Amino acid sequence: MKWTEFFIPTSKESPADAVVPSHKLMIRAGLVRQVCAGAYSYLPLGYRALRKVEAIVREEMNKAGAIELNMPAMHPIELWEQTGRVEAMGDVLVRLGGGTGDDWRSRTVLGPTHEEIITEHAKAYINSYKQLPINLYQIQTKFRGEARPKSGVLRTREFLMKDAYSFHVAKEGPGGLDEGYEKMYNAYRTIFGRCGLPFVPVEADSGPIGGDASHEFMVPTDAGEDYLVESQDKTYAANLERAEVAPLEGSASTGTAELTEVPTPGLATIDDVSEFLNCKPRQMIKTIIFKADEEPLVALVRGDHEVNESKLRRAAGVSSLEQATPDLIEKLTGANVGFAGPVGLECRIIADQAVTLMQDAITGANKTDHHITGVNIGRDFEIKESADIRTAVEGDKAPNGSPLTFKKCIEIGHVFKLGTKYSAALDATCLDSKGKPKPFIMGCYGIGLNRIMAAAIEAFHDDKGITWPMVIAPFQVVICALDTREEEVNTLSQKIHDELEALGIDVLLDDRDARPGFKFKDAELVGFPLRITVGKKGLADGTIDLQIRRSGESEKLPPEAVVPRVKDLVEEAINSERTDL
RNA sequence: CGGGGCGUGGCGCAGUCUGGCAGCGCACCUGGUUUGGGACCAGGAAGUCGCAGGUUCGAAUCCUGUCGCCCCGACCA
Repeated sequence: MKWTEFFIPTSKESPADAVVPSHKLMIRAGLVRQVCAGAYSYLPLGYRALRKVEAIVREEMNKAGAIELNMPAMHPIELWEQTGRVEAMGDVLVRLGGGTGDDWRSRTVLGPTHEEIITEHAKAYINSYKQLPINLYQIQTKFRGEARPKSGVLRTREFLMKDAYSFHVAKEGPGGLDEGYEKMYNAYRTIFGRCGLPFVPVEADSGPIGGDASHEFMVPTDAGEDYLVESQDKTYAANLERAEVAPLEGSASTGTAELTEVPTPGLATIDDVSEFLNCKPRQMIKTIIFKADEEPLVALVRGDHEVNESKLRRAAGVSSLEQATPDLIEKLTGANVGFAGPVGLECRIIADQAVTLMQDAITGANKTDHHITGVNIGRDFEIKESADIRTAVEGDKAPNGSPLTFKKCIEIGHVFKLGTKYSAALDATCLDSKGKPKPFIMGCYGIGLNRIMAAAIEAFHDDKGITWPMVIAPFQVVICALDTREEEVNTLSQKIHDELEALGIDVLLDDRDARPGFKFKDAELVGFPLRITVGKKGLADGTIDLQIRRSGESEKLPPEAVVPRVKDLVEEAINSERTDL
């Protein structure tokens, strides 16, 4: 391919709107163009990279025994009503509008994911356990009504996703969900590893969609929105939403201070009260009231800690959990919001592990505009249930005692053990070996392809531009033909181009009539892993320049040595850049 | 949804406070010179100043409404 016959709109300046590196570089290198909030066109160069990611994903999914199909973006809302997800997804579910009443548009949604559709298909066609296990996948455009798209292609309303769904008749044993999950987990490692990404698999929170196990694949980068929590000894990694912490050191004991009620007029926050009473937030007990499965539930954490709702939900063994309304809080405590405390509260209370070590604490008095000091466990109130229900913070340790570190990261893949949530809701069953109908036991497995591409750029760029991994670079090699008016330069450039192309190497010939510096800057911005420079200056002493983008190393070679050397470097990079081996 | 910012040629911006010819840099077109690290000279094309209404002799500029985009937060199967 010749540059002058291709379409690469590079730009020296990045748009003011772009904040994260991948966004800036994707626009400057002419990979994408924004059409509206959360929707991007992939320009030819960007599309090439995306297609390469797609090819790797497809290849590894096929290798893992998954079978590709394609499902529509348009779904009948009825299926979503049956699984209760119209309400659960809320505004995230994109609905066609413009119709009136019950016309087809208002009964149609654009799929954010395909559990409902695939389960319907399984219900229709899979009648016997003998047809199981099976894993069906697609690579398809998804729509989600994200409230706030951001960071370029990292969070969009329309994106390309590989979604796979596995069906099983049992959890354990050959052909069971556990085995299918393991296969996908390993396929994901291979996929991200082949892409050269510095990925970390972590325990994830399976969230309100249910299911009993889940892992996310994270790539550390400041542009991310999630937090990766890792133990220093690298034996533990989890999403911040999920990360468990070891109990703090120390033993419980009762303090000596008298229980004293103090007026705290209008001071309803931890910060206000601690400042007013001249104490530290960590001396206070934060009392948060929830509505859990329609019952009130009180969570106690230290003033400098945050309640982690997913951990609390698991610890409490409830399925729904939401913050209580002011009405409920006032009814329960008899005080305005901000003055709740555990002393004298008649209700299920779960205390965080760290709270059990506190003494002479300060809490709300369950009386508007009052707090109490000198609160002690055992003497002033009982803790019947305690658990790890707070979000990990700097200084915490992993369950094995190794200190935790925190990194921002983006999620590029997610695997779930779904169980029977969808098959049960849609009454999708097959007959087991005893002839009894059983709901399918399911797993689902997603990869955001656009995010792989963006994550690669986040992970691999420098101040000059992108430094693509070899396997997803839109072109593996660029030939900068300097002095394009020299016949020898042109014929030799073209010859090298043709020979590389014949070897199956993706090569772009920069045949523009431009000055050398201009071409080099563009080549570095776009980030071709290898650059061949053919110019009359080099040819004068019979050499051609070959430069490696990432390392900046360059070598001078006689013309006939260039093609074999490039071939070697391409192969070497494909292997050495892998991160899963 | 709450808070903040911004809409002026393809891109980056000035001009808005204090109403009076719509400007600059990059990119683009023509001609010439130039060619191993984003060249130079000369000429040129390109803008309903987001949109609608209002005030005014006159609006990018003032007023009202509205739409869009970005950032922080909330939310995120």
